Amino acid sequence: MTAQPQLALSAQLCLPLYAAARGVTRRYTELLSEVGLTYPQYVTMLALWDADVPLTVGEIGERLHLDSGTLTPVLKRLESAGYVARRRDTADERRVLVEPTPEGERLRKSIADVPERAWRGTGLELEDAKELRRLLDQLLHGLDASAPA
Amino acid sequence: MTAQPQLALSAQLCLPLYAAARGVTRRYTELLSEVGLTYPQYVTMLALWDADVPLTVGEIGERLHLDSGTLTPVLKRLESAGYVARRRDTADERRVLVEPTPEGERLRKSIADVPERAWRGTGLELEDAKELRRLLDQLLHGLDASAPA
DNA sequence: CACAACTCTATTGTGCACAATCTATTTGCG
DNA sequence: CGCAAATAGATTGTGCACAATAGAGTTGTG
Repeated sequence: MTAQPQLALSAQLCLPLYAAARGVTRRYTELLSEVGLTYPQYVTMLALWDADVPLTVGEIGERLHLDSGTLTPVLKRLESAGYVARRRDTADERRVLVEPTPEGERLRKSIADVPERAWRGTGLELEDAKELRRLLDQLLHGLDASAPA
Repeated sequence: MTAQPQLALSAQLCLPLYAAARGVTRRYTELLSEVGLTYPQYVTMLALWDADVPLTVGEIGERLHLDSGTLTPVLKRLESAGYVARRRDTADERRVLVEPTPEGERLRKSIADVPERAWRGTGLELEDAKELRRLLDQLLHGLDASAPA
């Protein structure tokens, strides 16, 4: 379109990314509604399940790229639902340690098939998924590296 | 991890997609704050600028994959800011036609460099951007095709 | 030990997303 | 024509995202 072809394409990359992320989130949300979880609540549980040790709010935020303003209410709802336990770190009272409850561990098994069900029918082959993941990781790395913070 | 390698990978594709979309949105938002626009307001303007004719709320929603519950308040804020005009379609009073005002057209030129500035520094080369766009379009198509609606 | 700077989480306020519902309007069909 | 079904948009309610700020707690330095 101009002497800078990257401009036109980049202008149109943000929209598919935005729409695809919401589309995938919507699909997960539908499946997760069976157990009363929202998508952000689900990915928070994923972070805790993966860790196998209690995480601070900040550590969860690093893994999900979310800040405390988002996580605090999410964690409170997960606590009300009985899926996580929160307690102040006695070694540093500024920190709050979060871990799954036994009920949270049971939840893990009961919704283990959600990812497979969510991606089924999207027509995304394994090789394409790998390539997509590679490009997204590269983009995330680039965003972090050039972030003002 | 199991006999179904796609499961493990798919489980980990939703998170980079989710984080990358928010990261890109955040970067656009920083640049757009100079003119007082949010990212959803910006993509709504993009849809109207691209169309060159008045669009109904539903037509904007098709292009952005957003519904009226999201678009109505966005359009009202854009109207308050003086960037778009809304009017009922006299041929079908159920419909609302939306188009940029002259000030909205001036805005187009004043923020034309935002996409280039947003993507600068992400380290995403043109070929990777093209491939990413192809995969996202494929995913979006797959999501639409297998959606319950 | 005092205390300023720093760190971590929580709170507040604005603006999306989206499901569910409502209202006004239009369109079919008998 | 008469009216049920369909359609378009707006409204309502819940739950994120995130910037800005607050406030409790910790640490480094003299």
